[in-house]
Amino acid sequence: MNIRELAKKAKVATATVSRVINGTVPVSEKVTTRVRQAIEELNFFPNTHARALGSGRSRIYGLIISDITNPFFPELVKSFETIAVKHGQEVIVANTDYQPKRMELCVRRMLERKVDGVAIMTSEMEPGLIDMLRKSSIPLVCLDTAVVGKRISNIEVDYTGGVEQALDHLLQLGHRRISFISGPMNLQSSRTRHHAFCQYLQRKNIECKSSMIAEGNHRVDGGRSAMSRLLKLKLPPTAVLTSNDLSAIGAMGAIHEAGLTVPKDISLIGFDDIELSSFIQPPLTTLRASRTEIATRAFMSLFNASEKGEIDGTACRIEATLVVRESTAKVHGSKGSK
Amino acid sequence: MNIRELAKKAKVATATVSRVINGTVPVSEKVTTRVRQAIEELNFFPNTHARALGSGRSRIYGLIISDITNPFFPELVKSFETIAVKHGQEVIVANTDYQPKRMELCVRRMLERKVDGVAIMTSEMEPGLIDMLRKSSIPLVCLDTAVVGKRISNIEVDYTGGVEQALDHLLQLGHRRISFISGPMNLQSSRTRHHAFCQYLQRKNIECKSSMIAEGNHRVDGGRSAMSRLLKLKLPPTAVLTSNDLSAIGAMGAIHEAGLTVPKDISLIGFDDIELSSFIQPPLTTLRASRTEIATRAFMSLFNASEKGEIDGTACRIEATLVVRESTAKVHGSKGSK
DNA sequence: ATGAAAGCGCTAACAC
DNA sequence: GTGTTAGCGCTTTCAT
Repeated sequence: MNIRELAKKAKVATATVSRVINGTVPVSEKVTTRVRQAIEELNFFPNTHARALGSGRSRIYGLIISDITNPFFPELVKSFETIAVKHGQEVIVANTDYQPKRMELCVRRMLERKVDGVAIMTSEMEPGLIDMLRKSSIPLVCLDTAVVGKRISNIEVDYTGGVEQALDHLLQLGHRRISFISGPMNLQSSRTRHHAFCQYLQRKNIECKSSMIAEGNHRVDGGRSAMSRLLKLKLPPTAVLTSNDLSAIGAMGAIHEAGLTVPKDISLIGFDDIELSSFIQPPLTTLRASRTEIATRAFMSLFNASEKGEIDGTACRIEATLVVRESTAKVHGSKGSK
Repeated sequence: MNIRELAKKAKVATATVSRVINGTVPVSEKVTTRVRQAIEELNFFPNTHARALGSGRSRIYGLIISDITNPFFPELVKSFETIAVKHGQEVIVANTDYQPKRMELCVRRMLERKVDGVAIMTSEMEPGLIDMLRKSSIPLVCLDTAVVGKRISNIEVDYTGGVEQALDHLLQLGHRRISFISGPMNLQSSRTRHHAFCQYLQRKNIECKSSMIAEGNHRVDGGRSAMSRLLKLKLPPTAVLTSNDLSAIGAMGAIHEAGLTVPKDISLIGFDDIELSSFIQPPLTTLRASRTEIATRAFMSLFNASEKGEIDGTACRIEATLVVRESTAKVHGSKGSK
């Protein structure tokens, strides 16, 4: 079944069928209905590969993420897909799995599929790979990592503002010995959050000892072992801020394991507000940056570039807001301290 | 950049380039290296749309799921994608979002992309839509829902065996008043689990009152409200089996809200073993069917059909195993009962 | 082993 | 408003 057979059946030229399907040029009502009817009867579906080849546009966007099993991503992917389909675009999702080999493969796949744009929603992408994409003049949008330019946009999550809210909250609760469990320090986004943490403490004249910082890996196990290390300190923290929720959940496990309680003994704040965070015991206080908004912004910047011919990339900032639940409380033992 | 320019650069015919890339026919070593070098230098990526058009095979599989934000799916998707990429195939993921409109759209997208096969990993697909796919002779594989036939395979999770293990465990712990929180009863897979539950209780000569069955929706809120209803019973259950983990987590919330404790007052068993289940307090006892295995089997049955020309579909069964954690314990108040 | 050329199913430019 | 036709970039006969 192809457009030629269909054209024959509807007694029109193939071009006319194409016009009816795409609505590019007005077609008389009589012909239109005849074509539509033929489409119905023959159960015709236009071949997107031929379409892509003929038009030079694939109507596919690539969405590169680290790992779909990281709970941060599913909602992002879903929102992106929903808005894409609404705009008649397809989405190819590619997981880098944090592996350089896979990243290269991801980029290659995008290039081969001749995607109309790529949203790089992982911070671990090699600059060299991004350059490959840019050389092909493919519109790009990055999360936190890009410098805006021709056909490249950036979405920036306001970590600094988020960290400030979190720390204000803890300071108000009387905490002064506050730890930070970071992500892998080779990631830009991890360093940003870490930096914001230290900066703000210093601004408040609170010492920010390096012993109070523990490196995690943005996963549960890393949060757990980072917290274990912090608990071994002579003067362990009374509150802990983590670089993401998964780390916080791991930290919570370590705290419980040590026979301590959240938030009675130690207050805990996460980052991301993954769905799970509201279900654990106690529900986690955390910072949220709307993933739906990130997805929408990412999509729109690609759409504007590939469909509306917008050349200049845009920068946009997504606010982070503190969601207070039950993992934070007033500092314990005010009596005990000197 | 296209194959013609490349051929000119390497001083060969386009067909030869194609041969080198695909390895379809032996090419002399001299020519091969010349072509490879040209590919390197020109940074050439074959256009998959042209490839699909020329060869009639898209090298894409469709993967239809209900909702990527349902924690059951990410691991399945990831495993499927990993094995697909390993075999040189691409994957298009489509969420039905439980909406008939979206399901139809999903199927249409698959048809338009001329996918080489579709894995339907949601039980809510309309038979009519499956027929559309079948009419196009596209290899199919379903989860629990299909009758095996030409180009259609089925993967069956052994719910019955799983439910038996779960109930044996509860019976051993002394429970006799056991409830079931089902999924939406319009789903085949929900009914299967429900049926297995009743059957097994009857076999053990334990009454299975309909008041002890509550319908959920496979999500947290449904589990919560189903449990609330069960708690209002004159004689509430001492143990509850749920149709999936999300329901169990909701149920756990309702139990805590009622001032009761899991597992002291009520034992709870889930189904799926989503990652989250091991992190909540208390860690959930649950039934696991390997999602990696499901994905691998699904992929292989499509691959065998589309690449090896296997016409007959296959049936396979995935075992469910009980993972005992801390949400189940001996029945309380053996003293209290008559 | 390699080249020449005819499609694959569509879009778009051009004619009328 | 509609038809004709030349590509789009590959794969795949068919020659040689």
